[in-house]
Amino acid sequence: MSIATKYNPQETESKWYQYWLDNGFFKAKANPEKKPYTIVIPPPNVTGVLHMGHMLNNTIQDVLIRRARMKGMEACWVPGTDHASIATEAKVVAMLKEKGIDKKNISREDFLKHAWEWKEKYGGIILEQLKKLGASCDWDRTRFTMEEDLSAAVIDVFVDLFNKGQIYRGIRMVNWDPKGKTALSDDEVIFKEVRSKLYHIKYQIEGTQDFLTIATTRPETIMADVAICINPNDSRFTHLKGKRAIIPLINKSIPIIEDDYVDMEFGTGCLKVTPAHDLNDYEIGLRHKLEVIDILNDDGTLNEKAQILVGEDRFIARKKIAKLLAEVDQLVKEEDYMSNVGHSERTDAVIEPKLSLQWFLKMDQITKPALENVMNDQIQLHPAKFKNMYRSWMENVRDWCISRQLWWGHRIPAYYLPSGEIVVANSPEKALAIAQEKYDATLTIKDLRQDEDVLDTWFSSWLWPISVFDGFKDPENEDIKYFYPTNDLVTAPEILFFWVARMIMAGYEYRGQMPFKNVYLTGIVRDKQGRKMSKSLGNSPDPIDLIEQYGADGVRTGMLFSSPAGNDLPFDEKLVEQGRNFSNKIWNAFRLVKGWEIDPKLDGSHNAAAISWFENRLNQALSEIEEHFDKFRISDALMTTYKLVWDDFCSWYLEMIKPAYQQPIDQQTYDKTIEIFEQLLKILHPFMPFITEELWHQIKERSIDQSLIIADWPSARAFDIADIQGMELTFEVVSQIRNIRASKGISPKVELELIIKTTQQDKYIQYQNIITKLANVESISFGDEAANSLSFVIKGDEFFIPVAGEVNLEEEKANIIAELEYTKGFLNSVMKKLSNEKFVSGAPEQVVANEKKKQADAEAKIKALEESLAKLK
RNA sequence: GGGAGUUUAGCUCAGCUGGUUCAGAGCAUCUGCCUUACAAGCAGAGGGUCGGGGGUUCGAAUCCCUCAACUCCCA
Repeated sequence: MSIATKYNPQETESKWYQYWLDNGFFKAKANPEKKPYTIVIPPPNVTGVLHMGHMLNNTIQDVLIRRARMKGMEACWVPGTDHASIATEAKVVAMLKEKGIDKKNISREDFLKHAWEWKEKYGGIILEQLKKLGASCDWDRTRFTMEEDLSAAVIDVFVDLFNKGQIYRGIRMVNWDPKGKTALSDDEVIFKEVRSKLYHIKYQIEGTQDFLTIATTRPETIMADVAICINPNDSRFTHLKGKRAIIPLINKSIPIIEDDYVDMEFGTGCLKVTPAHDLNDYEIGLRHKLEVIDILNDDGTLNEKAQILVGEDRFIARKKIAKLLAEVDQLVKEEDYMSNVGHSERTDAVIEPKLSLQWFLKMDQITKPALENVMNDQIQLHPAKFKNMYRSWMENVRDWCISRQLWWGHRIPAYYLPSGEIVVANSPEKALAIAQEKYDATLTIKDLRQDEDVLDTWFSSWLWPISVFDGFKDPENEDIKYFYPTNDLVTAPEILFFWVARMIMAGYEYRGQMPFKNVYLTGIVRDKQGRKMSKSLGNSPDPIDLIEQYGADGVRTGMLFSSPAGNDLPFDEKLVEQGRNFSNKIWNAFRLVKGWEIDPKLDGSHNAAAISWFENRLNQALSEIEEHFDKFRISDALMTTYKLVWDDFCSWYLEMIKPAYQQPIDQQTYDKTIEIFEQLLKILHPFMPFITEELWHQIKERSIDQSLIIADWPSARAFDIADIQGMELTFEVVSQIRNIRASKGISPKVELELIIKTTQQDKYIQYQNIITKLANVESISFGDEAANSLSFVIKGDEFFIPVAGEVNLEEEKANIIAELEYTKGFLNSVMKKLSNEKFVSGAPEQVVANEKKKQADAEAKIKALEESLAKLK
């Protein structure tokens, strides 16, 4: 035989991927004859390389899309990438720095030139890597969020929402990254436990020689204080009410106010209020109409409003202030303190709460259909437990800060006039026209100054399901009408709000329709210690190495083995090893079948029971698989397939029909087996596309349009449950005999004799070929007993195996007695229920009937066991 | 501080509206096998008082209360 004993994935994978590409099997086009099935990829960052999260996510998408394709739908999986403002800008800045170029010293245009070069060079890496995984995306449709058409869509949407009054400019407290000099969204801030100090500082009470003491972690901001706040219920401080305090060092008088925000337990009970530098203080400031004094520059240094230490960095200033306070005897003490401090995800700088002028999108209206249609299951989240989280976020959402102080991204189409007026339009020319008409006819294009900021990356990716089909450029085009709304979205729960919810908003706002029907939320791939896999931790295997080592099919199945929707996947290389082993198992099953010689003269009727059983079993499994897929239980669908192939097909079916060594097989059984194999390859294909396509073509030569990737998905037919149960009884007999061999040390090569005592001989006669073959039994006969034999009982039937040597009577007796005791105990518990009046009258009929059946079975078994025991005496 | 979720064999998870053989699967473990498809394998076995406590019920892993641990979201 020429087929290798071990499956070698490398050889076949590139071959079949190229074949699929060459023949255009991944391509989709609007086809009214077929139902569309669409997935848009969650566009990976151009900065990234493939990581385990992508592997999981895209494997699931590919499984879904391949199955849909086989089901005869027009399967369209749109790939693409995301420009990722912050991450990419950080990469480009770092790259320039290495070349000795400082971003500050080059123009916006030059910077963007570098950024585009960088994107062209690295931006497509992930998509190329996905091909190794077998991803069947329609590559001709690859989009990028900053390409011309998609950018135009972003700008048009901004202009539209501005004109609708949904976008405004306002002062807000934002997360400011003084190192990156940009505002960050909340999700870009990482909180870390940091050891800091709580400084207790004395403020003189105006007009007295008394002092009050406040506790703060940020003494460098005292110059921005505008009030001291106490809790109105705090009896310790009633004497302070209505008085004023004096800020140390700068001797400024500020009011003492009351607000029950102040926690009486924390610190000293007196709170310094610094609206410009703390979110809670800002809100107190709003309530009490306090002034806002911002003493920090964008880079985190103190400005002239601080009056002292101007130009010093905030952290140096902190130490210096403490020293100055100590010198004037107004520093009471320094206390060690653990606090949760926000850090920039990208630059790791400590986040500065900062008031700044930003662009916002109002959330009160646009969220309404997005919330409603998830709550009423028009759009379904899988698993549904995420609905709660989704709702609480949507009900408490704040206006969306959409401006970012960066260059890489979609520049905000707002233009400032010398007079300070703002005009929003999708081009400078249009802006000028509006400005001339509205404000001053003499304005020229040079008088317009475009906003320096770009839009939040999510402000482009929220349009993704529409813009990839050019739904903004040409809202009535064939593709958008056919492929939208898309079917399934596969993504991580982390971005349920930032991305998924916003796509839903955009979907209803711009198409009046949901963007997708189902959202499948995957878990996070973690390492064995439960840590998220990340490049910086170095705890992630390289996916491409894994594919080379275990094969793409092995990796795909490995990823899916333990990843129920919404659950994190604790990754273990054992999983992909299991996947590889599965590939190998399939490969070897094929080697067996392909190696058989066929003798047309042979009669195959003895295999009829095996074939009919497997066909029933296959349809039973298939209906379970369909159900799992319908409920998005992908790993259960895989596990059912796995057991069908490995246990039922390889371990049972093939062993049943396998001819003796070097003996030929009959035509009929061979043909049926090939047919079954083909069915199995179809079911396996979405999970393991490469090996299945390979074997599909090894079974026989096939034309391009007979390829497995586009073969018909088998439909589950009705199955005969009695046939399946009959075979299960047979398996039980076989297992019992094997068990006896194992426990008595009888070699599988020794042929045994089997005597069955039963009132229903048919149950065994129809399967006797199978029993003799699988348990290596020489003959089966029916009778009452056999001398010097080992025995076992199934239901009420007794089985005897005569043995050559002396049977250890005591041991046999002990075994039977143990089983007898156990069964009696069981019967007892059943009888307890049945003799309970309330149970018999209260429980449903079927439940009672079941208990009665249990009783009958147990009684039959006890009887049989007692008889066996009697014979041993 | 507020809210949500999780807690079932060594590990990862099933177990729908309480009741089909005293709780299932995969992996791992143990025992015996290199039996010509496969040692990346075959055959067999062991392993859980369903987080603790209380309650409702004829009956609870499944419903209620309470406590504990872990995770996540929001502040």
